[in-house]
Amino acid sequence: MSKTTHREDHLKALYALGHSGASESEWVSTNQMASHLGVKPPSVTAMVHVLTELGWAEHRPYHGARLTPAGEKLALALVRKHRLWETFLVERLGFEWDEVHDIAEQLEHVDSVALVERLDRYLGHPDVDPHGDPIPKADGTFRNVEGVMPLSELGEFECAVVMGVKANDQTLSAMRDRGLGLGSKLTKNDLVTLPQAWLPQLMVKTS
Amino acid sequence: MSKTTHREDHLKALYALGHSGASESEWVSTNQMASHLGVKPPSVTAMVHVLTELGWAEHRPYHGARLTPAGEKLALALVRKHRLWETFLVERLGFEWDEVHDIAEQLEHVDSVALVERLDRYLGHPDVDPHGDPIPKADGTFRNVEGVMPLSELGEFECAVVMGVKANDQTLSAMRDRGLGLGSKLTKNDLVTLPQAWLPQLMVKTS
DNA sequence: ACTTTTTTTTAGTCTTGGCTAAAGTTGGCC
DNA sequence: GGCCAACTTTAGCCAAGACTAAAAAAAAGT
Repeated sequence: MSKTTHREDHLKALYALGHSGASESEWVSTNQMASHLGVKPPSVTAMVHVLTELGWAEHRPYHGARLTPAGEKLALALVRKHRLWETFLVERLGFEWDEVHDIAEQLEHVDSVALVERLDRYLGHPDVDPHGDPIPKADGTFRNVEGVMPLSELGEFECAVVMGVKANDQTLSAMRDRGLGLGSKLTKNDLVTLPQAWLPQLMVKTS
Repeated sequence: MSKTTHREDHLKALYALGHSGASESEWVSTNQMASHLGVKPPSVTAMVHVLTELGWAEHRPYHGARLTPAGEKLALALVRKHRLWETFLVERLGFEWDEVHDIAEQLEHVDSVALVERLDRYLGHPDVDPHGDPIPKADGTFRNVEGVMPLSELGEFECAVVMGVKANDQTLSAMRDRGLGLGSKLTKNDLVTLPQAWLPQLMVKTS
């Protein structure tokens, strides 16, 4: 991996872990980063120092790290590239949605603004990727996606449609084996028949 | 760049320089490699040793290096990826043919057999890229492209069509400014009006 | 044939990012 | 309040690939 790619991976981890629950960028611990990236904690500490030097992150020793506004902007650009490529792979090349993560992981590090913008246009400026996650616009803002929430928080409902899934490739694959995919319709009955662990992962919208 | 990317770049250089004139893989000097890759000679020597260890190249000290059959196979896979991506960038994303080299250079290092094969199918199994260079098939063979030769070797002719161009991005850009592109029609008159340096670079076919 | 020039290789250093082991902080528990 | 456990950082080392400077081999000139 290039110097740039390493930095980008750490930025993305900081973004992903810092936005899991809340809206604001939260402090992320060294251990979290390390296990997310598959490296040992000292390596993370070193890279966080580099990101701090570059003005992309701030670091409170023994407490954690978080993105600066500049770092967040870069992270959003990476998320944008990743999700656009995933969309391309599924919609145009016919991949299944559980096959594309690793490939998009590589494609997102290709450095060309023109490429991203042309790809976005080619795909018709999509708002969400094949997992239902929103695709940031070029300026880093998201288009609002109304009324989508985890199945586990839905409460009473008659019929819901799967808008997206927050799960790893293995789980995605298992879901597909059960006939579950983007656009699948669910009823109250599924709340008991589906694996309970999936309920918070399925992003749905009542219909 | 990753370890793999570095190795691939040297493989490609060995392929490109070793096949410039003749059919067989020729010995390539350390200096040639170094200037082609934008690196100093000692770095090339070191990498050639690595490629030799891997069984992808052979090295005669103070004489040069060349690909083994195994190395040639890998190099052809890279050429295939590069030219398929160039085709995608021009035909689908609407890039000009002189803008795509650097981007394809990055895309070609993405590692996924499935991706290449799906891209090939998506593009309709093209035989040549936007520069007119043949695209190797998955097994490393080329589809024959009949009757294409440099304009400088054409001799007597009435009308010729540009099938491809062997030039750097700057020259490609200059050609485009003169209205010259893939499919352009040429007459005897162009032999004197065009820059003489371009004649061996324009691959044409009489029509 | 011998010397000089060019090319190539070897030797040794730097940078980047990984690792392990040890030292330092923080925070919880008695 | 003090101690122990968990987490984080520092210190020191390794690998890969780049570089410069110096040595060795090949090529060229006289």
